[in-house]
Amino acid sequence: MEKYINKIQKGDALKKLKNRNIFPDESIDLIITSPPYADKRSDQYPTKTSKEYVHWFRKISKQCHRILKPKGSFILNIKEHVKDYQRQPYTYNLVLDLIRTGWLWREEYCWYKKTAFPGSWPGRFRDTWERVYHFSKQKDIEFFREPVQVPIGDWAKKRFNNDQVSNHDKKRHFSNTGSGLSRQVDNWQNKEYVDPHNVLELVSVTNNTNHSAAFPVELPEWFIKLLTEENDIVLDPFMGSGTTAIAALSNGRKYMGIEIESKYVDIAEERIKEENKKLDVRITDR
Amino acid sequence: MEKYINKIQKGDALKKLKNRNIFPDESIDLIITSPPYADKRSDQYPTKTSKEYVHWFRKISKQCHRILKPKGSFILNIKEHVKDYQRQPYTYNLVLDLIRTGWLWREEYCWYKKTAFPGSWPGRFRDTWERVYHFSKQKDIEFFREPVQVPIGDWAKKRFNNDQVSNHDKKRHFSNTGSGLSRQVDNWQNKEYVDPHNVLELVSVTNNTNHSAAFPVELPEWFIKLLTEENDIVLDPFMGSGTTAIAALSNGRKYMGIEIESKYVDIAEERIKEENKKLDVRITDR
DNA sequence: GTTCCGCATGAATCGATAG
DNA sequence: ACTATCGATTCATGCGGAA
Repeated sequence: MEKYINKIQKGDALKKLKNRNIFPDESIDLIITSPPYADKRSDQYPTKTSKEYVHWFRKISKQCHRILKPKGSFILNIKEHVKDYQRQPYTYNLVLDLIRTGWLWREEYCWYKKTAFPGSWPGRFRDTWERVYHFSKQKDIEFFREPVQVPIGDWAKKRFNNDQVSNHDKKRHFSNTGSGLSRQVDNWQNKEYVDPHNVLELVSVTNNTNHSAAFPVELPEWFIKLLTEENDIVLDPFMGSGTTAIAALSNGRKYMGIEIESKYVDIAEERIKEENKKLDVRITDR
Repeated sequence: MEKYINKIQKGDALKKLKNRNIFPDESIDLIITSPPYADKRSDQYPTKTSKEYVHWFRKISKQCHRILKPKGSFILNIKEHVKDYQRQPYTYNLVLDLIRTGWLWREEYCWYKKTAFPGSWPGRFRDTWERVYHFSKQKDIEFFREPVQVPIGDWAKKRFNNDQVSNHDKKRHFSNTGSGLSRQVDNWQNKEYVDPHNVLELVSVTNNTNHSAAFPVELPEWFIKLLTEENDIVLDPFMGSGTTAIAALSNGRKYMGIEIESKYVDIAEERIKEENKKLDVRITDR
């Protein structure tokens, strides 16, 4: 395995994933990928039709399950397209199939793509969000909330000005919905950072990678920080232009990648070279 | 039918929906509802388990299909819960079943609820979005984009951090997509209003409805503006505290509603009375 | 008016313990 | 082994009265 770390395998994802020399059982900490969508971009990528999609992906996901560490996570970014006025429900079938084959469906994040521009379609508006699924093999997983925490809102400074907390806020208050949920506001008086939530608004920088399905580096970065530690191994079986690798490297993680199109392998390796240069500079500076 | 318009039927949703005196075929312009979620609020509502849910709802949705006008729409707000670390996929089964029984799945809006109740759970963050599905009977539907359009200024401010992204970058972004949108950039700068997108950020939180699951009036309002004209009939078969009725009335539409709990019927009728008072005042003022 | 400040409120889950 | 109950966890927003 060692000699495949921090390298891109050029070839078919399923074939490579099945190779136990490259990917031994329970060897990967995090798998994060945005697979080629069904019926989309067939000019640039070998894709499957909606019907074939679930069946094809099951084989991929079974290998992912095999090579993932017990406490590891599988992050899947996907969005179904609209055809003939209808959303194609293969993403739903896909998720149900993943559950059926043993994955735990932990969460569906909404990736809110704020930089998407308006457009006009009959009977529908611009699609500005994508699904990012979080699956795992077992209940107990690696999960590090601190690195993804965000500054507490401005409301807190007003409310806790001069360290004065009203008596009201010191009391425990219960919701009247009968849920039992309660809150005690002074609990988070001295907090600077708080947990995020499951709608991801990333300040997306335009990617000039020429890869049509590239997500911004902030997306894999967020999950890498949340779900791995330094030197952990992050795999993207549909590497494309290498965004996942960039995110892993710049955060001190190792990457493994598979990509079938030479064009994208070349782009990815160029980007990785650039990233390593930057990292070298940073190390030399210290 | 006439005598049931602008009234709430107290009783079981399915029984009332089956009544052809109340609901003749193809008589409703828009159905918008948030049914009781599975396994939730069982102290306040008779609920279904995840397993029963799809089967139970199919009967409801078949009647909805019968009574909806051909160009009408069906808006469904729902979100599955998490149990034992796993999202319960009954919502997915529900959507697939609706498709199987003849509905066209047109869109899934993301309702981004910034004021969701706080909490901390192992391996997950707080859930701040819900699904809002748009179904229809046929491809050609009533769809009025103008009433929900937003000022371009707001849009640009919201979607872009103008300090960080130059006009040049915006244009480059368009060119990269290769979708022919770049020509329209300059047009947008001059246009006053643009289409919204499929992530709904609503401002209001307040609802003194004493209903544990009320959505803000802005939610039904948005879809009523988008999918109906004045004097059209809007139905909510799970009316709760009457938010859909308020939204219909204040926009010059008619409502029909069903609610099984007397407690909520009373609250809804009180709110509707208040709303009608307000509307009277407004008419007198003219 | 306008700003400021207090405060209500919103579809939750999990582990532990008890029955 | 199964179910029921209980305690613990924690933000952000708009409204309305006060200054």
